[in-house]
Amino acid sequence: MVEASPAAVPSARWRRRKEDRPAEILAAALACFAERGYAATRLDDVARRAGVTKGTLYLYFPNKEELFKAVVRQAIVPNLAQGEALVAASSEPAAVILGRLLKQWLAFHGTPASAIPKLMLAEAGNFPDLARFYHAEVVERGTSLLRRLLQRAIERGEFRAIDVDNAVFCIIGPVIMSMLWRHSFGRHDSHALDAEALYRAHLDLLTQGLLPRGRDAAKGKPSHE
Amino acid sequence: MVEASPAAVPSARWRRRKEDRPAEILAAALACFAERGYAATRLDDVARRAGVTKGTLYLYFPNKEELFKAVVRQAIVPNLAQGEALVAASSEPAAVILGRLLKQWLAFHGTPASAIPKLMLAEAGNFPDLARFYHAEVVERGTSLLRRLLQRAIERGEFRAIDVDNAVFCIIGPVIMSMLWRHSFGRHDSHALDAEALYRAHLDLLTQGLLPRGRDAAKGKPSHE
Amino acid sequence: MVEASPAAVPSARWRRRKEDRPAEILAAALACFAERGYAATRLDDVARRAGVTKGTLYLYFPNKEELFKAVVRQAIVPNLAQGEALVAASSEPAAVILGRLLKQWLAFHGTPASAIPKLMLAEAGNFPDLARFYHAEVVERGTSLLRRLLQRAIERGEFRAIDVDNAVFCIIGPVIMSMLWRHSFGRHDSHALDAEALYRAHLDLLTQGLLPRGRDAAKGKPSHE
Amino acid sequence: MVEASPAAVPSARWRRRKEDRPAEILAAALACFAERGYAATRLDDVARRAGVTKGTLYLYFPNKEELFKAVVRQAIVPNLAQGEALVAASSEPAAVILGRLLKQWLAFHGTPASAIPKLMLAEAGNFPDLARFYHAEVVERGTSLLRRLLQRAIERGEFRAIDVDNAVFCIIGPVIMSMLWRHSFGRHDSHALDAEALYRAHLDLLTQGLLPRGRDAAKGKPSHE
DNA sequence: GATGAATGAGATTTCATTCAT
DNA sequence: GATGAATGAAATCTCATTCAT
Repeated sequence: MVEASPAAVPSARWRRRKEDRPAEILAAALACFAERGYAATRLDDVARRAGVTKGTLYLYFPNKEELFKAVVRQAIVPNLAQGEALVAASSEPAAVILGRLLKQWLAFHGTPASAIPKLMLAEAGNFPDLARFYHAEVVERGTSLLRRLLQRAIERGEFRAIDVDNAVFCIIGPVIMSMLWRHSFGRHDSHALDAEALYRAHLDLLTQGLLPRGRDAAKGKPSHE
Repeated sequence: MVEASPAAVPSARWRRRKEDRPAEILAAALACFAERGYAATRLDDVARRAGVTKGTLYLYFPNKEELFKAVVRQAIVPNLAQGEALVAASSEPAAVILGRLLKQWLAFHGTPASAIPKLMLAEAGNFPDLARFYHAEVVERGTSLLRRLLQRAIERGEFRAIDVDNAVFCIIGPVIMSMLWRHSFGRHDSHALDAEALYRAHLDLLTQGLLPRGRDAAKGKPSHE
Repeated sequence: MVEASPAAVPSARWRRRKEDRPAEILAAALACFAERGYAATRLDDVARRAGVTKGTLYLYFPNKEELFKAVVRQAIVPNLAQGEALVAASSEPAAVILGRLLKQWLAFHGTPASAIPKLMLAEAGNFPDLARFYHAEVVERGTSLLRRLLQRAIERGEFRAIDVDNAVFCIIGPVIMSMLWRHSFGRHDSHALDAEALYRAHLDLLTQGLLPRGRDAAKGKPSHE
Repeated sequence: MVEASPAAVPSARWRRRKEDRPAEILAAALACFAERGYAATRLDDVARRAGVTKGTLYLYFPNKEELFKAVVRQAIVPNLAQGEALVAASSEPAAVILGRLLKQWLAFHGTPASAIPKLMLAEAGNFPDLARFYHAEVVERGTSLLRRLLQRAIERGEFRAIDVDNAVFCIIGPVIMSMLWRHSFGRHDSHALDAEALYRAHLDLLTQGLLPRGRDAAKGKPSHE
């Protein structure tokens, strides 16, 4: 961790640039919050992980609560746009688009930000305004994205007429669950979950489940991966 | 220092109820933990809610951690046996049994214990042994229950041959999610979720999704509720 | 703890007689205080050891402090009279009487009351009035007893003219020390001290040390055990 | 809540003195423990005496127990080396060396560390490992020092053949006692003890007591002080 | 900008004491 | 007389936050 070379050229890679600090702190904080939860992580831990001291945190964030909010906000912003673009742009069959969405979510799995859902579920009650923000910016955007997709598919006759509002949660449910799992039971022992296989099974069930009655699932089945 | 009232008030605070206390405390603790999470709930709050003082808690539980564990353990035990009995005893079509299971889960929704999943997900990392217990007694039992059901249905030709292990999570996913929702976003504003409608949509999708290829969903559809 | 035999004859040995209670409690308290010190012993422990409940203690002693004082007072009273009688009554040589006193102290060693010196030394500062009592009733009586013995022996020419006031502490010092040792280091491992051998060596040194100059120690040496 | 004084007071409370703090805290703690005993001293008192707040104590010591252990350890380390050097280096008569040792102990009397024996006796039972440490580093070193001295003197014919192991305690006994006295009865009223006179009387008795039979004490008497 | 010693409010935990039964 | 559940004050310990350097 400590660069001990005597005449070390402060290579650009190792020079601490102040413009990186906030991001480094946010990354460290996210990791800590993900591991222990909001209340149980100490700012000392965050600081140590970020390679700074506790006092430094206060140069960039006014207090622990705001740091937490910043962590949540910053971790989610970029990820939804992709999905929205996908749905808006593509003229492919809905089942294919669904498969692509699941692939995006699978990619999200490996990133640190995948801990955000767990954090939000745990802390929504303690941070109402953050919960409102998250609901508006993530939940609402994410679900409406799916609603649009389903609606369009029903209108086009690709999917049968189902309860769109609730079907959305049936689609998201297993996805969220696999993320939560990863950051809870999945950490211990070897209870790990094979998210890819899960998503494949999920898509398989959904594809046939959403199909118009009388049509065979095989027809509309996307040849994904 | 001493209350010198001549006609001694038969103060209600001195009611002795050793048998009821543990249950009262557990209920209060569950409510508090559900609201704020483990770390953020103060034992003062639990005590006040249980109608006792802080010291009394320590007559029944050695410390906060053990109180939390007791809350989790006690909230779980009874609920799984029902489902197991249902699957073991019934010779009805699997889709019908699935419907019954969802109804059981729906009933569980309204109980305070429905907060346990949220608590466990949030605290699994901080209480590894509790996580192991929960995984063995709840997760493993619950999933194997569903695995058995699916396996049997496949063998009987009621369901098509799917990836049983992962399908289980596709079935549970939306159920867990609705419970988590209830104790997070569902509390604020009017983001409440209609669990019954969600379960109906879920069953609808599943029923057709699991159906053997070529058969029409309408045939096997249970006329539940 | 509960006598469950249906037609049990409450044998006199097991019948709790209220007149024994205070003594039983004092014995239990002494044992506890000796083990852990005043502040660190819980009344719960005392009660358990006495075979009663905490509440019962308060029927006999108004509070912890008074219990402690009672323990000290009661443990002491009887033991000094013997020594005083010995010195007053005996016309034997002083060295012989000194030997007899040491034998008495040796006997005291095995009794629970031998813990009192440790307790008093540790708590004198916290219980000034108890310290005054102890000083008057034990220290003062004990030292004056020895002072009289030495004074008389000097007058009779048995001992040389020494600083009587301080010599008394030289005599008591090793005795006290052996008692303290027993209740501190002597408890652990096998650091135990052979008090009898110590007293023999002490008497040996004293006997010659106190002898008038020019006389040989062997002459006055008592043939004690 | 916030000190709004316009011209900021360079408040003295914010003096940073990392190097001095541990010693200051140890000194304060020793004084408190000496006065009230381990259990009865509150960390608040220690902090106030050290001129810091409670929290600061925890920057330097992990908890009360470790603070206590540090107090004991640090207070004794330096003092024994002197005595060992004295015995090892000097070729003077043993009686003279004994006199010098007593003088060293007399000097120790006035230091705060003279309270340590009382603390150890009182708390040996509650801190077994500390007791072991103290026994090894102080008691054992101290007694073996005296054993060596006596043994040598006997071999040289300066002292008669006595029970060395126990004689050591006869020498130490009054010394320890005077220290204990100082921190117990010696504090109250005017029960103070003149340690110097006590040590003189002790040396007087010992010198003659240890003398070979038949020799006159006057010959070997050191002309100390 | 960065540090880290120091603070102090607040949390958990203990236990002498009370009092209805 | 005896009990033991309950209390509540006080202790230990933690940690977000401050601020002189």
